[in-house]
Amino acid sequence: MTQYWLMKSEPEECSIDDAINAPDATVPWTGVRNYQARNFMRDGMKVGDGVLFYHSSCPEPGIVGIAKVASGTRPDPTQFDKKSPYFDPASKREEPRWLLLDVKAVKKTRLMGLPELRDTPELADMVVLKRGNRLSITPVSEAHWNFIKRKLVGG
DNA sequence: GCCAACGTTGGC
DNA sequence: GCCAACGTTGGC
Repeated sequence: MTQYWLMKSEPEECSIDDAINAPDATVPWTGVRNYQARNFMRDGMKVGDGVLFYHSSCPEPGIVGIAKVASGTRPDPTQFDKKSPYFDPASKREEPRWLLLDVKAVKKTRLMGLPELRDTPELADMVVLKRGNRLSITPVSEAHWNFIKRKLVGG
């Protein structure tokens, strides 16, 4: 069964344009350092699942594109890279703590910004809009997915 | 730069 | 297992 997700990315690190312009429009989703988000990748996300590509920590946070899950999980190499901001000295190669998967950008859309999301009654209970939410990966209901996709790409 | 909210760590 | 201290996220 296809499921749907919202994935936050800081555009300074990997924007929707970066993803679109990558080979095969596919990028490895590095840097997840939260167990709940990791577990979504490991246990919930399947190849072909729909992804809302979200820009965070930037002047105009919001949904900026449609993407999809393009691989299963594998160890995130940045956890072993001492020069990476994502280096985790506690993670062992024989027992990697952090995983990533590939995300393929399908379409860059207009910005559906956070204020617009908050102003849309149909989206009021989206996980990402919940007060205090900091998860970088959140599940999206099929109804929310369909609503947003219709708004952003029509049909 | 501020700060609310939340996760993680570590002493006990 | 509790919980205070600390660190991080992320919008503003």
